[in-house]
Amino acid sequence: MVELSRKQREIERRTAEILRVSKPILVREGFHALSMDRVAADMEYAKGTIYNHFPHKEEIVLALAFESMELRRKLFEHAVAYPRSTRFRMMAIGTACEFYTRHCIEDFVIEQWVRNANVWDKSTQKRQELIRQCEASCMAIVSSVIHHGIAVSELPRSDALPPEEMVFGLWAINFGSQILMASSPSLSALGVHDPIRSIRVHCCTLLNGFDWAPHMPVENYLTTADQMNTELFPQFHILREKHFQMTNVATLAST
Amino acid sequence: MVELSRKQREIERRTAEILRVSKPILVREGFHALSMDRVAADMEYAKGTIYNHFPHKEEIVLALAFESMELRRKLFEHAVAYPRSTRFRMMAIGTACEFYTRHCIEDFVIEQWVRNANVWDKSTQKRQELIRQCEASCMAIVSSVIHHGIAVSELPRSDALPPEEMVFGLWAINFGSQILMASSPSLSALGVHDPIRSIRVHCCTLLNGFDWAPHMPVENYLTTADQMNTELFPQFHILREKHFQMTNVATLAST
DNA sequence: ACTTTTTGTGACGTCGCGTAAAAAATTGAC
DNA sequence: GTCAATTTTTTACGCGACGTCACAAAAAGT
Repeated sequence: MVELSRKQREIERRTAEILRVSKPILVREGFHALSMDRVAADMEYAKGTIYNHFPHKEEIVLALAFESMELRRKLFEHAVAYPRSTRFRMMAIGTACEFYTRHCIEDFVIEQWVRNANVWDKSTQKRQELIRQCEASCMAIVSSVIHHGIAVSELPRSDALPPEEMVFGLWAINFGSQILMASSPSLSALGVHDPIRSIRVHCCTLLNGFDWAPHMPVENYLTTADQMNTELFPQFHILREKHFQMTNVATLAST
Repeated sequence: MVELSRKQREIERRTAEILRVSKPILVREGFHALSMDRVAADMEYAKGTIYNHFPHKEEIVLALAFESMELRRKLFEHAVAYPRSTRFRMMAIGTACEFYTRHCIEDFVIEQWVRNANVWDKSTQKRQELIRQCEASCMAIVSSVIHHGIAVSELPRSDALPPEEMVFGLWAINFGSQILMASSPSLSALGVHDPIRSIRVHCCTLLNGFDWAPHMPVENYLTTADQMNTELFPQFHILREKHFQMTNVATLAST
């Protein structure tokens, strides 16, 4: 049994190693550059061995995406623990999103692969299930804040919009903006010069539109968001160092 | 000269034919299924001939994407000509977006390929330029409505948010929602049951938040949007027939 | 009719995928 | 410690797609 477990650990160690090797290839050289032969060569194993861990490279990609989504979930958990009223906690989640795209940009890019139909359809059910659960967790975190807001009457229950659809709106605006920022080669050529600020303004407008107390003028919201940023993620300069990223954020989230 | 032009026309006819053949493959069987060999076989030409028209399949994909973006632009042009006040014209553009994703879903899917870094980076500068221009045109159409709204004092000029960044917000919310709808396997499992309605509600909330007159309660907005839909796109049932899609919409847009 | 130029063809080399048989290593029994 | 059974790893292969290039066919020009 001890033997089995040791072997098991050895296998998992190598699985992690495969992901460690694959991540920079995927991020820096793209999907096409990530080949099983390449990974095998980099790790100095035969290709067949890699296939013992992952049935195809799509599975590697989704495994990486899952890790990135888990990181996001941890950031959300960290944010939602912000000890202020519900509206501020919702803002804190927005701050976490900002942090994620700014300082975990590699993860943000990788995360998008789950939306690629080719990759998704090819992957195993088990992996799909894990990813769905993680997404559901993130959703649950955000909507719990809304439900709480309603419960304490800081946010009126709306007939027009159930709580989950409020999340959807905030999600869409953050997600949509960030995808546009990442993929539109020339946002500023289109006259959009400060998209991050825009996201904040739009989120504020939505939250005010939902009548979520305390009502905040945009200016107020923006400065509060800045404060919140440094308060929630004081070590962001450390987190920039790629090597420390996962461990530090994990620590951050668990405290 | 006449000869040259005839030859030229012949070449362009075949280029169009390549796109015509490629489109259903890309839409229904995915990027991987679209191969130069396959296209050549389907058209009963040699592969080399296809390579005379497109240097690689990525270029075919972006050519298709450009066509789809042009369709969107035409819809926007059609919408923006709606003869009512600026706020309603902005709503009309939202209606055009709804129409596009509902009834031109193939184009919507294809359009997303321009955001794929691998495809984008591989394509020719000329094609990239065309696509950028089309995107800029769409942007210009939308922001012209905003500028007009400001000019006639239906919309206050905001210090917090330049017109183009207002467009960005509306763009992000529509785009983000639609991508989430298209790619999230289980939105309703997450509690989001009527995302299209949600988009409308959020757009209404934003427009109200911008103080764009006339201020509209959500209920009002929703019914108005329904009316606008049938008014702007009365032939939508015809447009469903894929074959008539391009021509009819083109007609629609030019009248 | 004959040359020149343009256009089309398909075989070829390369690369990545995924597999399956052979080789090596590990385990467990004696 | 040896040897058979089992598991793991390697290696070699078939396949399909890419993009090219030398050659063939057709068109244009004279």
